Amino acid sequence: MELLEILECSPPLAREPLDAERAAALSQVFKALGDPVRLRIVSIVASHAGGEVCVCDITGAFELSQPTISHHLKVLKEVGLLTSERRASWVYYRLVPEALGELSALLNVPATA
Amino acid sequence: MELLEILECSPPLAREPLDAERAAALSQVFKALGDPVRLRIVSIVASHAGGEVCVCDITGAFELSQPTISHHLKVLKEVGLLTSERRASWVYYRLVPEALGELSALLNVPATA
DNA sequence: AGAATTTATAGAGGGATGTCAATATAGATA
DNA sequence: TATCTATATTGACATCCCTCTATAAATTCT
Repeated sequence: MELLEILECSPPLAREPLDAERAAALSQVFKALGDPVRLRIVSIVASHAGGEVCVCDITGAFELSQPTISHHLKVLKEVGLLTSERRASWVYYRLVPEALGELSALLNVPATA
Repeated sequence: MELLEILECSPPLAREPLDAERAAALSQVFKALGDPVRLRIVSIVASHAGGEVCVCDITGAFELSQPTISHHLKVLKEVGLLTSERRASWVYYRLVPEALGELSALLNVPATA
């Protein structure tokens, strides 16, 4: 089952206790965001005008080796936060806005009236 | 600086690229949520009527040793997602709703018009 | 085809992390 | 004070993870 599907059918954390199965799946997404480099990559991609960013631009934003960035991109792609597309020599990464949106909804806490 | 303060003064990920300093701080919170047991603990506490949960109730929800649960509670407390209060023999944990709320806001993506 | 460029994969090393058993601490009760 | 219960801390161990170098794969350009 795709992680995005699990996200879509998971009530907010504050609604009812998360079952073990969903927790196992959802924690993977948070774990992916639980690294400073990956969090910045997501932010770079998410905030970029046009919606897509070339790997070379991402690599240039860090003082890390190219394979390390490639590894982080793979992790983010595997949990469904990013997608990639190759065009000519370059690979472009895009945010999956629904994934981030569903995560946001998952964390949403009803206003303390 | 408290993590909650950093959360409060961080624009959404999709607004502008997150700087390295904030990313380092914020990734800690996501890392804390990046474990299935901790995610369930947060959900248990967040969804519990009355807003607080005794450690004994949390321990009873898992087939893990008491020290392991204690360790996870400590992690969640250190990143500012939970607080605790001792009353008599028992320790009660509460959600810090602002923390979860700010996290939710951080991930919020403007609707793709 | 050969060379150069861009990105991904493989493998290794060192540090972080989840778990447990054992023990300590705090509070209640006898 | 002694003892019992609830929770936290310590220390150990196995596993996971971030990073690197080396190399492969895909694409473009001579």
